Amino acid sequence: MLRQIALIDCNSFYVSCERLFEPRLRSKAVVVLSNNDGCVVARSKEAKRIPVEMGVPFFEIKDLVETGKVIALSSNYTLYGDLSARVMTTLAGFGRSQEVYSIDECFLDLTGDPKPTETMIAARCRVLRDVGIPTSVGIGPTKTLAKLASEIAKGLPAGVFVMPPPGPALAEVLGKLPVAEVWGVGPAFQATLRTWNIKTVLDLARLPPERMQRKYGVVGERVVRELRGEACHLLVEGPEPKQTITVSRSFSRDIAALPDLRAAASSFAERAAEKARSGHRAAGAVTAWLSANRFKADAPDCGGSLTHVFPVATNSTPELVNAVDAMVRRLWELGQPEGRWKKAGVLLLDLVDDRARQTSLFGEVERERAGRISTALDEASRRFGTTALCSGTRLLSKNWKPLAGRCSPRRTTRWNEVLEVG
DNA sequence: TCTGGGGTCCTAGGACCC
DNA sequence: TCTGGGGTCCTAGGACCC
Repeated sequence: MLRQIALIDCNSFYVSCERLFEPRLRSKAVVVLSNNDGCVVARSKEAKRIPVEMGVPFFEIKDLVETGKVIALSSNYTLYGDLSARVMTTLAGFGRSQEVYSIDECFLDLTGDPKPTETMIAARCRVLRDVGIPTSVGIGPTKTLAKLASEIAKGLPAGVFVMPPPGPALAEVLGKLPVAEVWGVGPAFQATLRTWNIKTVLDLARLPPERMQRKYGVVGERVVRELRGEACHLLVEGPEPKQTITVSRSFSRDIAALPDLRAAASSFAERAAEKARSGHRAAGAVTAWLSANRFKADAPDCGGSLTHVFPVATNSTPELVNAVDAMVRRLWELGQPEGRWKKAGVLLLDLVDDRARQTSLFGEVERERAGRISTALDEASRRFGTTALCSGTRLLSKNWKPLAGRCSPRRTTRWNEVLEVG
């Protein structure tokens, strides 16, 4: 049976959310800004037409805002998350299975549906009526083709586009699309394809998969195969357990004062602990990092990180906050006297299921790991008076001593040599 | 002056063991 | 002092996504 995958994409999602509560925003050029109102993260179609590009810093469009040509809004992620959940729930019943791919997109499996177009027109109408969010729907035999179809759908009155089955009709559609539209083809990929004189999606689909495999491995190969209608990416139902959890922010200005850094880092650690607990995850290690303003010519890529390994995986707020706080104080010292920080973050890694941990805590594996790690921690603190571990690989600004060696959280044997340098 | 945040997957090659 | 290869695990970093 021919696979039929639909990709439902909310149009200008953040802008559409804001428009629900502010009718004056309808038919206007509207953008939503990132944290600290730093740059543009969503644009209405009127704003795209001007054009306002995705990701441009706010100061570059300030004139447009001041002259009333564009309305700029701060973001409200709580609202967007709530509306997203309603959209996804509404759509779930229209396919035999659903993969929520991002805050504003999901895939539905329509295989076996005799009238997929009608089904999706009904789905869009329901989302618009019940939640108030406009959507576009693309349908195709693979995820990659469905995504391309949804781009075409944005320009159609019905808001639904079905990719033709492989053959001349499909070739005609793909021949009109630039290769940059393809899911998985980013800037680096595009640069190579240009040198191969690959311009349209059709050009790419006609490349021998083996050639892509040699240059880009399985990732590139899958892109080509999916364009030919061969499914390489299956639907993933239900949220997969997280591999890492990040909480990070840019500051509105550079921060040099330790109390400010500690306050920020503690709140990141608290939030990370909450995220971990809500997903039933526990961290085997936590990294804290600081970085300087990457746009300043005198301090490119300057920053550092420390990683702390827990004897037993944890998601307790005090444990995470304490570990992060100790590392931030140390990072601040390492950055003295000129350290000025624009961004900081906390990363939970080595995540495990915290319900399984409860039962395996007394199991052999966990006990062996706990014993091994605590021995190494004891040794480290005896010799160096600290248990914070250096893993910074970019402590390279002119006033900082580069850190030699690396630390891998699982490799207890190497910790000591890293600590000696740090 | 002002430039987001949160993820995933893949690979080369090092580390380690036998 | 000189000598080997296979298998597996692990990490950093690149590339991409929204």
